[in-house]
Amino acid sequence: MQTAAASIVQVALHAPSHSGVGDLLSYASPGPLPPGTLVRVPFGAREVLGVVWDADEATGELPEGATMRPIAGVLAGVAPLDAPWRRLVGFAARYYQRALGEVALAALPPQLRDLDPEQLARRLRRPAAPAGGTGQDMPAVALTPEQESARAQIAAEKGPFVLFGSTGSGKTEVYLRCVQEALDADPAAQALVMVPEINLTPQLEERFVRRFGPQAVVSLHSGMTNPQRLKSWLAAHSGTARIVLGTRMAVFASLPGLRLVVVDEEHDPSYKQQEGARYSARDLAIWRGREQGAKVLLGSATPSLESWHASRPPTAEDPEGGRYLRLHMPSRIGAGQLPRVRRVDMNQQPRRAVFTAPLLAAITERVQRGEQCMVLLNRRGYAPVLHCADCGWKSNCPHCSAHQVFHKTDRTLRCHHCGYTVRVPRHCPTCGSPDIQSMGRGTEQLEEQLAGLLSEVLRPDGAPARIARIDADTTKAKGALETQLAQVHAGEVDVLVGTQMIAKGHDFRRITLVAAVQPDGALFSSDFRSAERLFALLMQAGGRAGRDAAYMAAQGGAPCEMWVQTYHPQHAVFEALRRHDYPAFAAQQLAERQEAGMPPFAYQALVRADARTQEVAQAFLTAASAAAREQDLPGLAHVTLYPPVPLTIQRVANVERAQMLLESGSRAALQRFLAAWQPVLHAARGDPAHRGLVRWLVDVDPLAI
DNA sequence: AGCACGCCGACT
DNA sequence: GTCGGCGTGCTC
Repeated sequence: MQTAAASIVQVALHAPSHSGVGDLLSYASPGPLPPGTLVRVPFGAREVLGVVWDADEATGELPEGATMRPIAGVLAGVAPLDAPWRRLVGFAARYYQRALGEVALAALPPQLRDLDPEQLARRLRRPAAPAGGTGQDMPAVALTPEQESARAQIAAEKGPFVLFGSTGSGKTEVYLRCVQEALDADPAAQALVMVPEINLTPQLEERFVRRFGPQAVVSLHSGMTNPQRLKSWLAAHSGTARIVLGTRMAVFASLPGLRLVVVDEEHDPSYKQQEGARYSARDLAIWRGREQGAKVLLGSATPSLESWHASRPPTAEDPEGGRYLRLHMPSRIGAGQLPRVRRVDMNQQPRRAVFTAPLLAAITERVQRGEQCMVLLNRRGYAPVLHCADCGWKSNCPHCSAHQVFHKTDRTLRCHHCGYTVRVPRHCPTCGSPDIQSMGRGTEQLEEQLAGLLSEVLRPDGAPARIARIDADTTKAKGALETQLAQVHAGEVDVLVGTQMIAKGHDFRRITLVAAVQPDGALFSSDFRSAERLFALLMQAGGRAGRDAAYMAAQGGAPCEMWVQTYHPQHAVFEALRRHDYPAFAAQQLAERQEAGMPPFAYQALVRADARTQEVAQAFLTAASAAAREQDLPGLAHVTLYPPVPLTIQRVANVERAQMLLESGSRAALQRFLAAWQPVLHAARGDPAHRGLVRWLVDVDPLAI
């Protein structure tokens, strides 16, 4: 028997904005339900998870013909999501131009969607770990004067803070101390600490657990199983967990007691989600902190130019300064010196040299002394392309406008964009010539060449030099990265070859030489942020060297080195790198950006269209911008719409891709325009002229254009 | 997004 | 004759 509906509730559920369904749907409920309540509701033929939303945001009446159905049930035992969480989700959906329900449901642990109320109740009945219990409470180490000064300012000021600390300056200890103080101040307080990559969570977790005990700390990242994620999420939501460690997704964790957010390596591009709602976890952290009254601490040795600019100190011409407070920690702890930077001018070297003679000599010497070296090349595989010496055939991917990469280890040609894989041909597929050659080099080839070049080189113990490679290919298997890292730590490896994966965060104590063999590619790429990224990567990589001052001293104090092989040794990036002078580099880059009217002095959005043909993709974008001009949409006067262009990799998996850049000096104007434009884009999609359009998407504050 | 309904090729 | 391909269309 149906009871008469006593209440109507507005529910957010997972339906993307282009599905024609409004942001909130109305359901009948036997009684009123507070906003934030998790409910199961019938939706078409199925039953889905939804979140009761604030009624004042209701989109209005039901469209005629639609009948209101009753909710199927309430997820009892899970407290309603609080208002700050709902505001965060609402803001993210609006700002990044996505449906509210899509963002809300993506922010919840997946298992919450799959479990029915009984299963969930059973899960909740499992006794939760006792609250608080700061476990073994490792005594906090004494702070250096720099760390102490940072700590004191964070305690005294409102923030947000940019903790500008060189690699090895002890930023993590400052994080630990700030978390400690936040938690001590209030028994319900919680802290969120984010890192860019899953790989970096275990070592961070270990440190936090040692300090705060295992009950206080949970992790939240996509590498966890669904049950683990649910458990961590519930612990954070209920307040049992005082500290949440995680990757960008953790910014959406329900943290009712949030008092502090730490974003470590805040410049890292991984904080920007690259699919679905393309949010920046760093930017959302700032927003969330302000809304929820939590302090926000952004840490980096090479802050993003956005954060650097936002934290500029007041000057005579600029008495306001930035909105953030910048804190400096320039010294490396333990007096470990920053590496000396050696540039090898490739113009003076024999052509085609991969390892130039001076670099090879330096590596040899280090290995003979029992030290470790790290060689960086941002390209997986053996060679980026094969080609036929007779007819000019190249290993193009049949589905993408990209080359298939030669992987020698398993004798395959693999497209890194669509995954299409074939066996390496013995003869040219076009002319039959056996004379197939590889062009360029990847990490596999470096590993092989080094093995040859160092075959006569012996370690102090008389054993031959050992070379290892770490990249996405060698670490695919679960636990493979940990195993490989352990081998490096144990000193079983003398030279480590790898992609940028090895440059990030890992503490290799005995590495005394880091080499970037071919970094020039990033210098002249069309992306205006490439110099910034290269600088950050090289600084970070250089920071791997010589972290263990005691060990270094025992070795007789040979200075650590960072080697760069380049055809442009005078380039500003390398000049600044040589002096370890991030502020100078940032000042020069910011001057260029301001001159050119680029971020952080302007705000951008990209609209991308994917279609069967490039013409359709571009026509869709052209039509949408024409419609925007015709209708003179709000904000348009302050927004520049650039013409559509093909993406750098124009075709992927047989889909043609085009994009259009939008730029404005006013973030608000850009936002207003995008919001008004959304329905126009929807409408343009239905136009028969755009048959063949696969999808379109908006990327607000894109990282690469 | 799911999931239904709906109309055309190679198999028990 | 059916199983199944994925093209449109709907979901309070």
